Amino acid sequence: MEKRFLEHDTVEAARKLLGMYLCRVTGEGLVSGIIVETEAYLSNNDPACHASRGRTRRNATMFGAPGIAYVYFIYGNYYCFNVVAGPEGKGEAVLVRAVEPAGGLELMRKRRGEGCPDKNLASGPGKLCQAFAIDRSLDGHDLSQKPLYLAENLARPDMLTIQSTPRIGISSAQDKCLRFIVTGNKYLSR
DNA sequence: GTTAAGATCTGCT
DNA sequence: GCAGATCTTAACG
Repeated sequence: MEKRFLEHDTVEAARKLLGMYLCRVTGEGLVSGIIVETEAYLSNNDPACHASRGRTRRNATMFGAPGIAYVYFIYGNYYCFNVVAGPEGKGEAVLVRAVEPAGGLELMRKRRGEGCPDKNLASGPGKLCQAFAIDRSLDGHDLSQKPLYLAENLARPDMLTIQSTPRIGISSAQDKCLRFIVTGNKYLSR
């Protein structure tokens, strides 16, 4: 993966991540999906961002190099997966909220529960991490390498229609349109 | 040491 | 459509 596009600007990174492949390799096999929903979290004037009140133990990873993973635990049950972006040391990241399942569907169903409809396999931050077996052992991992990596996708022109909306699940800064989605895709979280 | 709140999901009404 | 589960993190004493 060419990751220079990540360090220039976090909002631009959030838009460009749409349509890319996210791939995960474990002993059980390979799963992959196409990113269809992201949110940008900025350091300047963005109270919803974990890094807005300075560097802490939890968010230290956000201040690392662009292109690594920031994984954290929320609500006692679920993980959220972010891609660190912006200049190193600034504390910005892109939350990946949903992917369109592409490969390893059976393995995803096994992790999410038998009988889980395809559109619910990874349509939300917590579900995505379950389907991809992402946990805090991957916090700080370089996303250009196995066992978790991003890859270009040049074959999906329908992924180019991008829409921005207010972010979801936060209680502050709801006026900012920093959520980016592939318009009309069936696998969005909502 | 204690406490309140959170970038969510599932199940039940 | 809405409330509950569940525990880590960070702020405060």
